[in-house]
Amino acid sequence: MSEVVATPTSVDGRALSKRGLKTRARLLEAAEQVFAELGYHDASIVKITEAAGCAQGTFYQYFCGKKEIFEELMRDLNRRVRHAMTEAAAQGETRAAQEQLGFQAFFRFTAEHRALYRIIRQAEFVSPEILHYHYDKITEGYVEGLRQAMEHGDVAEVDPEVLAWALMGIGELIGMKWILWDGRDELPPEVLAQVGTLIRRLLGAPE
Amino acid sequence: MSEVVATPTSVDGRALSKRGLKTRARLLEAAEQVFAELGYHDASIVKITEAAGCAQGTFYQYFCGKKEIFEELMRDLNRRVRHAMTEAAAQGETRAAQEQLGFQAFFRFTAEHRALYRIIRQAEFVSPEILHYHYDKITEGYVEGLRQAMEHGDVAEVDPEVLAWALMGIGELIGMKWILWDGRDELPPEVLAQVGTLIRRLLGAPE
Amino acid sequence: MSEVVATPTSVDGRALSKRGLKTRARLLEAAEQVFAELGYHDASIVKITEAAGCAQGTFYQYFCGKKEIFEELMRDLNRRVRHAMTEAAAQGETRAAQEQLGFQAFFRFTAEHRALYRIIRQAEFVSPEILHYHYDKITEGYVEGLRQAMEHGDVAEVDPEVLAWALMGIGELIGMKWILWDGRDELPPEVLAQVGTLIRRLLGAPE
Amino acid sequence: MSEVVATPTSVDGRALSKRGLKTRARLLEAAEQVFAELGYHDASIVKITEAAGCAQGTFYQYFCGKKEIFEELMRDLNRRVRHAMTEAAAQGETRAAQEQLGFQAFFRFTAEHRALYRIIRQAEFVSPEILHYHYDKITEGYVEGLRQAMEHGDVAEVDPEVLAWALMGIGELIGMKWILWDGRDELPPEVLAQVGTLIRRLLGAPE
DNA sequence: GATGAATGAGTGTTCATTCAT
DNA sequence: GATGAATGAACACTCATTCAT
Repeated sequence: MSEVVATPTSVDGRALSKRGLKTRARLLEAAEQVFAELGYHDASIVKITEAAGCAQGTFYQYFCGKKEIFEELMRDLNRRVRHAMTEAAAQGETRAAQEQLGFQAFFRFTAEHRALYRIIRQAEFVSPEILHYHYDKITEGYVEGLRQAMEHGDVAEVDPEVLAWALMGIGELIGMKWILWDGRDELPPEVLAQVGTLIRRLLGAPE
Repeated sequence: MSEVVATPTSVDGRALSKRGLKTRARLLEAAEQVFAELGYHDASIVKITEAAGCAQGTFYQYFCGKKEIFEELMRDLNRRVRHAMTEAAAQGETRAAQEQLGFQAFFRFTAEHRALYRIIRQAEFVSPEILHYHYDKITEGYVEGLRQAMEHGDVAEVDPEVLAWALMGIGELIGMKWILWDGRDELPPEVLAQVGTLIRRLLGAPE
Repeated sequence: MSEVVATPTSVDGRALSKRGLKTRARLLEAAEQVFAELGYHDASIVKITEAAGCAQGTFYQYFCGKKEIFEELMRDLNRRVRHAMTEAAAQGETRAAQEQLGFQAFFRFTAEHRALYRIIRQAEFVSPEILHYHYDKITEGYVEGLRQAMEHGDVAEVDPEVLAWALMGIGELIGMKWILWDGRDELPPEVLAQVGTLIRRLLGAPE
Repeated sequence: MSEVVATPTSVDGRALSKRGLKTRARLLEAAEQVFAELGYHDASIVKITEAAGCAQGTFYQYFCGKKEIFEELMRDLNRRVRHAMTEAAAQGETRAAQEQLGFQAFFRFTAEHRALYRIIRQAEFVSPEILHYHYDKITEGYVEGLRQAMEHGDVAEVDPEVLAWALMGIGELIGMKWILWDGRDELPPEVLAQVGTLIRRLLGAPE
């Protein structure tokens, strides 16, 4: 689960021992679970530390507070979802194929890390900065790829930023409905196929 | 602001006097403001009643609790946003034009009622039922229109439900970025034009 | 005990009902007891509310927090000790006699309101403002009286401010040793007599 | 700063190495600074150990707890202030002159070791024993000197104990106002002169 | 119909202290 | 001798809700 986590090695400038590193990681994992299950506000520090198997005080050795672990977790999940998407997209040949694979990876990640999904929608009032960071980071990756594809004629001309946000919106709501609400691990094949069609249309690629 | 609110005339079976009706409406309006500004969790009953100019106890004469006024407000806003969209769409001639006008109406409503936007994203852990209700109600309207348009050949074949959710996703994220985050009252014209292009592509209509 | 308390009639601008007024007074009295017994830091809100016979939440209806009730209490005690001192001093004929009576009143107040004594010594790090306020207010009263007495030749010339602080210092430590530490209700007569001698000497009055 | 510190050479029966001795001394010095700046309650062990440049655990190798280092520090400062006062007083010829010099030394010490001042006023609820110890030790020294002076006719008859406490009270409040509150290093000369006058009056010496 | 005082469970957070390394 | 991770009881404070008036 935490393969791609970039583990920091210090807190407040103090170096972290191996044991400390492990505890911190346990807290972060616990936070993911608890936030995903209960949302930001109902996730209390007690619940997180209980899930992590440590005392409340321990939490504050590694994080300044609830908001901080939330942001840390968001940054972590963001890094990982982008990693998963680029890895997957790299396998595609045409731009549309890449987009498709990226989407699939996104949906898979969504299924595995419901926290990302459920939490990001709460971030507005918790940490607007992290909310912006998340969406900006994801579109950023898109935009460059789309721009190049347009230059090569693989994607029909349109403002790449608007297109990127549109794609993300599609991914978000489709994922919400057919993965989260239905409690599935992946998109039903027929839905995936339809989404593929829509993406090809958006990119102006032949169906 | 509350033109389309369906005002109930009784609470717990008790009929409401004119004065009571007014108090209830004031509370609902206050709730919209306070929820929009602070989000669900930081909006306290005290703040709502203060904004409504009444005592805390009064609140419980009209609503069972915080969750209830939230749901009531959501239902209200949902009703109004759909009304605004269908009204606007009715002016269009082709399906794509209608879609466009519907979108514009949606964006306008978003700008005027930020509460809808900011709150809906919090609803996941407050009232999943109302969250589903909101999105389902909106897509419902879409789906039927899209199905008919496809039969008439105005819209290229694709599962109308998937298409409806995709459209909604686009609207949500584009609105979030260019209306809410930028604090504008409407989409910048060039963005609106680009969105138009994308919608036409999705519907398989000529650009 | 609370004869001289100036009871405010509003909190945060809201008027206080009779019941509220009573609760607030109960809290203030409880705070005096608890602060006196345990000191500022070991006096918790729970302990104060328990002593006052109300719930924790009730406390915050009347005071913004622990520091605020502390300051309120200090101001209250300050007002009362000054009142007691001037009342008593008014009975004296010569300035030295007045000083003597004022001191006696001070010692009596100390015995009855150990809180004043024990708390003021903690105020340094809790609320420097109130610490200054307390000592300044008391010396203020002294200074004017001393200045006039000097003009009339009742008190030997010396900077009245320095003299006032010196008198207060004497009162504070003598009270601490022979009232608080000994757990008495008044100064032992022989000590009182000696203090009288010292004060007469300080004022330059005949022994 | 720590010239006069009587350094114990063992803890819990264990002998202390040179390194250990140094660590202990560093902790004591750090405690003085931190207590002076923040007061007893806001001074945390972490802050003390950070200031001393060692780990939290190290603290407990030398002191049983927070209260113990506080008492140790108080005893230390008490020893040093008395030493400073007797040294200074020894230079005076008449009793009044000695008293004056003692006072000056006291004020100087106060300015240099604000900790003593600020802490002693907190000791009531931290360690009453040490509070008594401090004042008792200081008066003890006074009383004997005053008694002898009275026998020689240098000081007018009065209970020496009451006089001693009165002198201490004067020193405490005058020092608080004109040294601590004003942030000065010594008493303003005119105040010092006035205090001299008052002391001479108290002792019954010619002005 | 309206009030607002009272409630108490719950929150995030702190910190003196312990102990395995 | 020194470390610093872990602890957990305690704290000040918040807020949705109740109910007597």
